[in-house]
Amino acid sequence: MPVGPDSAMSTQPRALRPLTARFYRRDPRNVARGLLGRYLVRESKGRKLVLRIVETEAYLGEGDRASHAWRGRPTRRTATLFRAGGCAYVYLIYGIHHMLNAVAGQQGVGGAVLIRGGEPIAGVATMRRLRALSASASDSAIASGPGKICQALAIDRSSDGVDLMDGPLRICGGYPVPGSRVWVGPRVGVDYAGEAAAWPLRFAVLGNPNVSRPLPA
DNA sequence: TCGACGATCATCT
DNA sequence: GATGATCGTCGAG
Repeated sequence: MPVGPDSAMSTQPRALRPLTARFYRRDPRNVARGLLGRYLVRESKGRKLVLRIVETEAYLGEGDRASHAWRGRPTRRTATLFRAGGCAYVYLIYGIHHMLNAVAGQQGVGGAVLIRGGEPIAGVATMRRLRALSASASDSAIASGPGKICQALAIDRSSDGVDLMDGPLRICGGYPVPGSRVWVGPRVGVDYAGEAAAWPLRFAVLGNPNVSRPLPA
């Protein structure tokens, strides 16, 4: 078994190589910013589906009222959120939609990044079918929202806690987005969160049609 | 054990 | 712009 720089993994193109623990175990703000342009890869039933991440939100953990971890202690639902960065945190909202997060930061912190928007790269026909889209719907309707992403990639709570660095659901290098193309502003749907609602923790690729909601001026 | 509510979306008007 | 769908989770009692 080869090790080091010549290992089998490194023979893949960088864009298709999974991001490593070093990437995830940083401040969730840096992880959220750094995930833009990366490839979210889903392998299921022999299908390979790929989305390019174009919108994210950071959730900081304890003290961030919008975070499921704001109280600082894990519950049955949020246990995976307190693990070390690099695994998926998936939960159900409104009884209907699943949300996909990448756990970020060190173990016990409760940091995470919500994946909010994706640009279809591969497996488009399968994703359209999973989304039950009509033929007239544009490709930007496939994954322009966190609930849509999970539907398009067949992600549910059974993916909660899975390793994003190795396995059928992973995030790969892709092509990072330069700072001049990144929009930063307040998060969506967290008006209840007090002062945290205004924190600039939403990141998006400027001008990309796969963003979940228009970017405020 | 109960009640309130939500990191959304599609479908109306 | 407004509304209904739909249910797991969590804190209060």
